[in-house]
Parts: sequence; C-alpha cells; structure tokens
Amino acid sequence: MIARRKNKVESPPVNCPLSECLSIIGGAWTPNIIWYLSAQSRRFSELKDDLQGISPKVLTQRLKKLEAEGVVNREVMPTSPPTVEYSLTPLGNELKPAIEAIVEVGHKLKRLKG
Amino acid sequence: MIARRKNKVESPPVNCPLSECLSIIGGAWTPNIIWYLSAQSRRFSELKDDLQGISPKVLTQRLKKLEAEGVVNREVMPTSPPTVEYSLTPLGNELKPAIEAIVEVGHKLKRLKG
DNA sequence: CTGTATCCTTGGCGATACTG
DNA sequence: CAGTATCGCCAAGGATACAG
Repeated sequence: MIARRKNKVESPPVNCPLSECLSIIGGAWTPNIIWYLSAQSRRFSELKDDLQGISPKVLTQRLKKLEAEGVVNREVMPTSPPTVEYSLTPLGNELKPAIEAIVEVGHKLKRLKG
Repeated sequence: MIARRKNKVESPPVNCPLSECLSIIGGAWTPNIIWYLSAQSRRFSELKDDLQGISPKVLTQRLKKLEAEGVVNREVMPTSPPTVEYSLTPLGNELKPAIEAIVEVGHKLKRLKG
C-alpha cells in the first residue's frame, strides 16, 4: 500500500512567533540598526553614518517604531546642542541571539557559495 | 531617452553580513516555507495548504528562488498525475538555526508583551 | 496537480528641502 | 544636531483566470 502522507505538519503554531519577531527585525535597515546598537549606544547622526545611505526620514521611522515596540531606548541628553542617545532595552537584547544566528548563517553561506 | 531620477530601491545595506542571509529568508512567506520543509519534504499543494492564504504565484516564485539559491531541492515524481516533492538541501538546513532563533525570540516577545 | 499569465494595489523606501 | 515634511516610484504581493 502506498503510505498516505500526513496531511498536517506537526507544529503549525510556528506561524505566529515567526511573524511576531520578523515584524520587528523585518524592515530594510532594521537589523543593522539593532546590530549597531547592540555593540554600543549611538546618537542619531552616528547611526546615520553607520548606515551609510539611509535617509533621515527612514532612520527616524525605524527608531520610532523600535521605540514604540520597547526594543530601543531614546534618551535626550542635556547638552548643547542637544544630542540623543539610542540604546537597546532588555527586550531589545532578546533579539540579539536571533540576529547573531542570522549573521552566523550569513557567514556560512558566504563560505559555501563563494 | 528620458533621464530617470535614481531613486530606485537599492538592496539592503552592506555594512554587515546580515544582508546575505536575510536576502534568502527575507521574503514574505519564505521563513515559513523553510520551516515546513525542515520538518519534512512537501508537495506543492501541501505547502499551499500549510501556508494558508499564499497565492500559487508567490509560492512558485519563492520556491524557484530558493531552488536557484541551492536551498531547496525540487524533484518531480513519476506518478500519475505527476507530483513534485520539495525538500531542504544541506545548505537549506544551515538556515534552520537562524529560523529557530527567530521563533524562540518570537515566543519570548509574546510572553513579555502579552 | 502544478504551476503561468495578467492585472492591480499598496506601502516601503529614496531624494530633497526645511525647522527647532 | 536631530529630526519633519513632501513627493514620487516601483517592486512585492494579492486576486483571479488559465494551461500542461
């Protein structure tokens, strides 16, 4: 007899958490922003330099979204002229393993494919 | 010819090795496709059922791209009617840790944020 | 069953100029 | 320095019908 295959894959609940996390790190520049912030806290224009080519609009969009999600902390420093420090929150640090896994695989792919 | 403004959307930033991997798992349905294939090999319409809501066009697009990248293997079975088996290549399996890390973080986020 | 072929909408992103 | 405000494009993705 032909072993009829299972109609369902074992654990479908995966759909949700995947989207949950990817909706955070999914933006075009977002992973790199988190990457740089995971190394150290950065100011707006420092990030703008880190992410060469990003427009201030998009950088603002991303940072605001990340801040709203509780992933990034924004702190205005009482300096003159005023500067703003961005850093990862504890929640933001939870993302680091995923980012690192992605980086890891990125390296492997690079080795394997050229 | 008309000189077009060069505001076309470029590929993600090149600063860190993130892009390499994200360009593979970055598509809208791609992570889930890889997830389902990591459990077992699947046929086209099985994947279409797994990924409820995906259009055949997009599923084809993704599978072709993944196949071209060496991540997914496509095998036509000599059955009647013909069926096609998709599975992960060894290279594709390299992606699993990253996917799993993302899932992991997805769970954490869900716990922490409700 | 396994895809193609079209058409259409959307929103993400780029570029640039301007403000406190 | 740290953003906002506008404008515009275009490619990803949805919907649907058709084909081998």
